[in-house]
Amino acid sequence: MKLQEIPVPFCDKCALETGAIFRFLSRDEVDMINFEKEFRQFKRGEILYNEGNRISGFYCIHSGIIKVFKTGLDGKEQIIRFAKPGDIIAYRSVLSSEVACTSAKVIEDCQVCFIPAEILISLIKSNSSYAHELLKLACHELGEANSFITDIAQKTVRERLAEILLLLVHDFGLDEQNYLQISLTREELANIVGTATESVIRLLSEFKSDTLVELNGRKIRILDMKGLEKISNVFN
Amino acid sequence: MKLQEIPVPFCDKCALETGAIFRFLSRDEVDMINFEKEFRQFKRGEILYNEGNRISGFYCIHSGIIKVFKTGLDGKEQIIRFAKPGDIIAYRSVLSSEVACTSAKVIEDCQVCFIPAEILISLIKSNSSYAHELLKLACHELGEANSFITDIAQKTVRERLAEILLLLVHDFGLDEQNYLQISLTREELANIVGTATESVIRLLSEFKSDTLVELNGRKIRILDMKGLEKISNVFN
DNA sequence: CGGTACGTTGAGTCATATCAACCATAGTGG
DNA sequence: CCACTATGGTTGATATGACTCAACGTACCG
Repeated sequence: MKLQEIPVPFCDKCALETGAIFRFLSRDEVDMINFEKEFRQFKRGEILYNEGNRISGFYCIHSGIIKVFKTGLDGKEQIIRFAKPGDIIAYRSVLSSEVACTSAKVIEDCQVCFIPAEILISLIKSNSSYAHELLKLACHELGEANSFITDIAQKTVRERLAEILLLLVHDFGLDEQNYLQISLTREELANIVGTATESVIRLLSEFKSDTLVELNGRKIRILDMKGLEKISNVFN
Repeated sequence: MKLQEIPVPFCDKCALETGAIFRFLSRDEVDMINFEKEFRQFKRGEILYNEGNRISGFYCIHSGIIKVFKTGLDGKEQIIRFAKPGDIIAYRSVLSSEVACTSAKVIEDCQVCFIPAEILISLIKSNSSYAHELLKLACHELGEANSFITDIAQKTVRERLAEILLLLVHDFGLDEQNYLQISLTREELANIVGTATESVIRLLSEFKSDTLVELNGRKIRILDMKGLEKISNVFN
């Protein structure tokens, strides 16, 4: 199937299917977004926006996976989060009137809707439930960021890698054979955990020796969730 | 002066002086808060709330300093941020309808106003400028959290310590003799940087040898900002 | 078939954590 | 008033987790 044959998704359908933040909008508001938005498609490796860019709108992910990351001094990426269908990205910059503090790059070919900043601002003004929902979203992300800070500061790389694997299971799920439904390079894994690529490789093969996972290239099969939980030290 | 002699501060005055988030409220709204809020005082070491608590309102700091932190597995604190006059804390839990993901403890004796959650929620409904302002605040904090994640993941302890010192200068300022206007234990410093107490002590005395700082117990005198900037690798 | 990106492994190094001992200070209670 | 205790600060010795560097294997791609 060619990409260009895909019809532009309707937000109301999208909102219902994904339970996204649009579910509190009125019929008219959804129609307005449908009218104003721009449908875009990106392939693996493409950039949606870069750190430092002034952003004129935000993206709602319809399909695919995007990584959101910051670039450190020596050019090393730190992955902050992933965006998947139903998620929105770049809303932080739009709302705080700051330039983008992250970059966004496609991990799996994706279809997104680009919604102009003015729409977002006007919705906040006109629909307080929607504003509240956005606040919930931002505050929830803030809580996750705080947890992550504590983890990176206090846990070992081994513990964090186990935790990240479980987090990926939670966010992207497993297929019928228990393969993780997202495939990342070793370097990308390292850039989430906050370590060197070689360390991830070594630890993964340790996990393999301990029959916690099975490795087939980028495909990771999860064999022992309990074991990983034990290593990661999460009881929540 | 005894604490109990201090009059309850008025929010309108507070808002004007500190430029806090209340500046977008109407006369009536400020009056309502003044009527509904509860004035509280705490001494160093006291706890405002603990991780896991369900919180029934948020705090606006009138004077003093509060540390907001998470507790790791072995009981080690990770300080997330400090709250000073004009700042609000615990709003995250109130807005996201989640239990507190942090604890708050007094660093310097403080006076705070406790504002019931319903007030915050109703203001969001009735005053969209205020909602927008809260969104800006949350999104801004999110950006800072992201930066911090990248720092902890990529920088050395030495770089981070220098950076934290500069951040404290920025947030709390220096007195006429260039002494940092906040005094923390070595352990607290370590719990911001995300390292061991002993490491902070050793690095601080290195900084002292390099005439970047001067140490008088908990009082830290900043002698060479440029030098610290160089070490910390921040150009922003 | 060479090139490029990714994955893997080994060896050496270093920053940082850990453990232990010790000192200073202040508050407490008998 | 003094021993007692707790808390915080400092220093040294030692251990080690994790990074770096380097070499090499593998696979895909034009």
